[in-house]
Amino acid sequence: MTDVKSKRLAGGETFETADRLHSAAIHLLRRLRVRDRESRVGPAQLSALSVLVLGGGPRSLGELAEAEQVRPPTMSRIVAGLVRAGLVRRGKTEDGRRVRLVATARGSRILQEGRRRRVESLAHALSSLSNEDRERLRELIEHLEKVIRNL
Amino acid sequence: MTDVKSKRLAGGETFETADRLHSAAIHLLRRLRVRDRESRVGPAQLSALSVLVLGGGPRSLGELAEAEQVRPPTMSRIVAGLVRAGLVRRGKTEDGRRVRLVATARGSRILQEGRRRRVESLAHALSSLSNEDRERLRELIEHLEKVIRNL
DNA sequence: ACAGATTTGTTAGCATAGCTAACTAAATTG
DNA sequence: CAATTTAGTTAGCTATGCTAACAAATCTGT
Repeated sequence: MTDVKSKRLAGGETFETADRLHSAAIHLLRRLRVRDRESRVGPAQLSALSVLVLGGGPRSLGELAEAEQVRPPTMSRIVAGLVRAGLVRRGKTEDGRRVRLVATARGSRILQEGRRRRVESLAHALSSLSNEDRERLRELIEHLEKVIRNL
Repeated sequence: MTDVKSKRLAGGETFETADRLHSAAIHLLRRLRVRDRESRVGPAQLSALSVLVLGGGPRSLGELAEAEQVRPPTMSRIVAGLVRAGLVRRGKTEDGRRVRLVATARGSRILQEGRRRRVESLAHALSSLSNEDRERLRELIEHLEKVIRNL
């Protein structure tokens, strides 16, 4: 596996793997997106809310913007929508410039429900695999998570 | 693997697998999205263009809307943008109501370049895995494609 | 043949979500 | 305490999603 030919082959295969992975991710989310519309909360709001609910508690607007890979003005408006909808509360901090964003009880509930719906669709699709395939899939998702951290 | 306890366990694990898969897909695309901004073509336009370029040739607006899981008025405007940018051409068909949407040479080139950029980022991340892990990931993707067809 | 129904796509109008530029307010620094 | 830096908001642009209402072409039944 160290001679030139193997490396060239591996590179080409890696490119193809990357291409298929990218395409699979797009199609996966496109299908799951449908279930999200039931919650009446936009996708960016839902994703930001999930950081507050599942991502380990309250944070500032800037931290949230960074977590969501979005500019501060964009996050400012997303948060404004979440606050308007009663899903997030703005709290004070020692530093008067910062805000402390916290999910409300209703925000938590709505997020968990949406998450359940999405994941149920996917779990249903997964159930069509054999137990063996599902087991392998589970192992391999760990590899995927490693890859994503390297992106 | 057929007694009640195993089934319950498997269900819970499947839910968790689905959850992690969903989260992985979100984060994967969020990172790759950055590279797409270089092309100056919006994400919906890029995705629609990819159907025309990679998805086996020209189609009608309705077919494109269905492929992209979007309503016709939405696709109508996405196509208008692509035509304005010179990436897609509207052709006639026997049925006077339908349009035949074809990617232009420039549209094809722009799409392929963007695809190369995205996939290169991902391939680079994949290259940090061992050969064995990469091989297993390749297998995972086949399972994943099967799952997505079942969604 | 042709009146009505169906199919295909567009237009209008609304909300969300992305960006940059320019601003305000608070904290830090020299 | 004046100047700078940091955190967030506001304003204004584009793109993308939706539904409702429309126009044009085709199909259908008599």
